[in-house]
Amino acid sequence: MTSADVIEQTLARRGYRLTGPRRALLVVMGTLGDHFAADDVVGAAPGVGRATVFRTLKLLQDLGVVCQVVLEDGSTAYRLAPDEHHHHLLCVECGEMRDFSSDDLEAVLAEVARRTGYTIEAHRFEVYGRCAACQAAGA
Amino acid sequence: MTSADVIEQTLARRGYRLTGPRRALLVVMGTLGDHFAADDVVGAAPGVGRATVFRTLKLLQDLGVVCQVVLEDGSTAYRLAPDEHHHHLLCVECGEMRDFSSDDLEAVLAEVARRTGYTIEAHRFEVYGRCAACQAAGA
DNA sequence: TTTCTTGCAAAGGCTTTGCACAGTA
DNA sequence: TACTGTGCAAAGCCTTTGCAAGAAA
Repeated sequence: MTSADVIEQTLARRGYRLTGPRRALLVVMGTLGDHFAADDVVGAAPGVGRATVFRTLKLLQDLGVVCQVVLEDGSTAYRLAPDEHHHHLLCVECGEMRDFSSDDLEAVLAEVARRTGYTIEAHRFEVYGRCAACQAAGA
Repeated sequence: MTSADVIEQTLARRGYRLTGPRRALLVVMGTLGDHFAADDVVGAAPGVGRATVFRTLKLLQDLGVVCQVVLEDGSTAYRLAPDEHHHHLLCVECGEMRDFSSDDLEAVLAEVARRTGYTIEAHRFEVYGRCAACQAAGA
């Protein structure tokens, strides 16, 4: 079962309809690499309207199957989300993106909550660097 | 000496001119609370052109006296930056923003670097929650 | 005087909305 | 059939750019 299939089930379970454009976008997103801009999706799905792409991205975000990534320059990209909570590590040279999760980070959040009296509801953590391959190539 | 004075010295030291609009914007930013949108600055500085506000914000960002904050809805705000490296904790209810820094977070980054082989160059960490006062008010 | 800045207005990029038609359940 | 979803085009929002005039050093 492909990731697109899983997502279609999620849509159905939540009462959303399985339409042609939605299926097409799911397939396209699977081919676009680890992260993509809204416009990449528009370009890769010629039969689907721009508005539908944005509406679908938003819907998938709400469903948690797509996550938003803020790039180093502040622009927005999207990514098919793994199930677990995670963060993004992005190579500023080649653009590779990988996920990571960190128990230590959870500890940081707990500590922040303790010190400030806040209840933490959400956070955003993006890390930018240079991957091993790019370091080797650049050296 | 006010914070605006300090910033003016920074500008001068770096070879930037101390102009009327820049002084005006510095004063205005000091009155806008802990964070503000570009448009808030435009509105609060009637004599200064929109373009100048954006140019000045960018300049101040490059100088490190203003930092950019990504709000929970993805929009951008600005904030007068303290000297040290820090992160933002934002109350989603009343909008209060406070800074925090964390040695533990540095440890998290080091661990990520070790596990992935990346050299970390930058990161973005924003935390959203509910402050103690809003919890009390809501309960 | 020379060079950096500014304001205005217009262009730009990206995202959302309105509306009539089409497709799903 | 009833209602959700779609495409198209236009509007919106925020930010940047071009350029001639103005101010700082």
